[in-house]
Amino acid sequence: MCAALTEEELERLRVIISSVRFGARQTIFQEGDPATHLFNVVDGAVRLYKLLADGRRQITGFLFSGDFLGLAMNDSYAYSAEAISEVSLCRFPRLKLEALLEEFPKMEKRLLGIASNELAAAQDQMLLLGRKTAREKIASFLLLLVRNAAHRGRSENPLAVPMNRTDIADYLGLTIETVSRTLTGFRNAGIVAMVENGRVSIENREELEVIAEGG
Amino acid sequence: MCAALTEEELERLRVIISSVRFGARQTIFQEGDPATHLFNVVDGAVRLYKLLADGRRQITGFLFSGDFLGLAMNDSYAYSAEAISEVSLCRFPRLKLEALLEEFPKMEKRLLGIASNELAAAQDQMLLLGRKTAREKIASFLLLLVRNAAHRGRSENPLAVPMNRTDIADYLGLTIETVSRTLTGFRNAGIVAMVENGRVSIENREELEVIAEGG
DNA sequence: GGCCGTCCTTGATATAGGTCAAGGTGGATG
DNA sequence: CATCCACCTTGACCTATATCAAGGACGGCC
Repeated sequence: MCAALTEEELERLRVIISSVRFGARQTIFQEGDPATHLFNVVDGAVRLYKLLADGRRQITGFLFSGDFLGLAMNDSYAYSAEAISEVSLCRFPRLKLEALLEEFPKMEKRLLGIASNELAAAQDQMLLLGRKTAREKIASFLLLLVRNAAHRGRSENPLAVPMNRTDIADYLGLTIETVSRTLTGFRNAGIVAMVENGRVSIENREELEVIAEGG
Repeated sequence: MCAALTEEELERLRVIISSVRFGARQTIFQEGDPATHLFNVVDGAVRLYKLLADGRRQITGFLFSGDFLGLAMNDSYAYSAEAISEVSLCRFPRLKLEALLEEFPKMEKRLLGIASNELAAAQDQMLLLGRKTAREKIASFLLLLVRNAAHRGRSENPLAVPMNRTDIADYLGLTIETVSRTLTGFRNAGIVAMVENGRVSIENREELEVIAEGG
């Protein structure tokens, strides 16, 4: 039920956990809201994003089952979170969790490890956003999804791509037209094939790796 | 001596701390090196960066006195760290620190807070890199330095800008020419004035704030 | 089964910012 | 005090990607 937790953790946390669901496009929380809860994604996909005043959007990450949500907070959330598909989450009140952590240091170590991983991922993404070309960005993105699928034991090929072009564009700092053209380019070069609705077949992973690193 | 630590923390850590210095341009550690130490910046400025195979560089952050260095690690560092100016650091062996944390949970909470702040900063930077124009990036950068200076009680105006144009460009995902032209634009508009070698006078902070948010 | 709305693709054109090139500036050094 | 070097500025031009525009594909719904 609460994907990323061990039995022992579940045991301790059960008293404060509740389970919540959101339909596609529903907001889980918004940037600036008081940070009352932490979440763990049980099923579905979530996008995290920040907005500029005129509506420009940067997606800072996608979350899937097992991922943690709500670490980058002080008193208020640093970004907004929205369900991409139907999502179920388990939810811990932040204050109660903090109280539990007092007597349960293992969990704290765990959170620190998660934060450390997220920080490393954020730095990769900065490199991508600041210095990679559109081709390199798209190749890197596909490989990220592949590694993610492998990591959580889902099919790597064909690969599930649950987000739409607008989401991909806003994640990579591109426009939907550039995403579309670049994918068409990869298709024409035999690097990927569009299977159907949200599924991509990786035809030449080595080439993708080369492109992603600036080859 | 070890800037960001409380008396109590110092007390506990003293046994494992050592003090190290690096001259300008010296490498503190490189991406991929085994992550043996954590650091705390005592004095000077540090740049963190990642490289692509062909030499393109993304600076992921600048550190000043009081800042922590080495959180985004698993077994190896996720980025390289280099001294900008002469730098002194205090250094903890990672394994020994982890052992101490077992019996010193307050410190762990502290690290989690730091990681959480860094994560929030990383997300701001992603928004900047992915969606802001050159003008917005430079304005945001200057304001970041101003807030930083205020936070650590240094002069906000004139503002110290210890990094060169290449560093600024690689931090903002621009070229040095664009950085230079944009600053010239701000100078001509009376928004900033160049005082001298690494010092900028902020003449119109409100305007900078407007530009930074897309005005 | 036809209509509608959402999402995606493709083409033509525009432009922000990159690239290439040529000085300028100022502090360090012999 | 002249030279040098690292760093910065400015100009001319170029290009990757954005923008604007027009359809196409596909699933949901009546």
